Amino acid sequence: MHYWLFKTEPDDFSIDDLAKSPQGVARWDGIRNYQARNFLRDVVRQGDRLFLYHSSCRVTGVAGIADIVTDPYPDPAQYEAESPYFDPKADASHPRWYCVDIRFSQKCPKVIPTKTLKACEALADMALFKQPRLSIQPVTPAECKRPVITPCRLVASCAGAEFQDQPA
DNA sequence: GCCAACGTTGGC
DNA sequence: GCCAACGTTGGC
Repeated sequence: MHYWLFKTEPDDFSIDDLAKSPQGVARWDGIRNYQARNFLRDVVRQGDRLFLYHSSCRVTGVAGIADIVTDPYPDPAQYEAESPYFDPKADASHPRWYCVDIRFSQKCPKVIPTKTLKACEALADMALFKQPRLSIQPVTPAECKRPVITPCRLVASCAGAEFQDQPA
């Protein structure tokens, strides 16, 4: 089981949008970066979990966690001519882009700000800081255990609030 | 909204 | 296969 960090622009799709989706499940599509695609296609699997990161907004940072509920499958949008994610070079027999379905798990009482993550020395090597443009990136087990982002008793730094992980 | 950093494209 | 031009990301 792996942990990931998925980035999203909340004006476009936020943790609340995920929570409001039917059964809390939404397709994570539109990934059009090869390194992110490779993680998605080759490493991400059903049962993995992710931190949802809000980018390009007033308070950037980790907004909640979600579960990967499918294995990767070809992103249908690459074949849809009217979609912004249409890729004329994608071939049905050799899909270029992949997606997964994710399910809402928990929302942080307050977004854990980027600067809080940055202030944690043990998180200094996170891909988030080393490769700021990577929209799907692994989070190591050691990073997951840091109090600021630990998924099971999120989030000491969020206004002192924390909450228990839901059993699967 | 700016702009630096980075990823992609395409001519050679 | 290089690399300049271009497009996009994302913090500020």
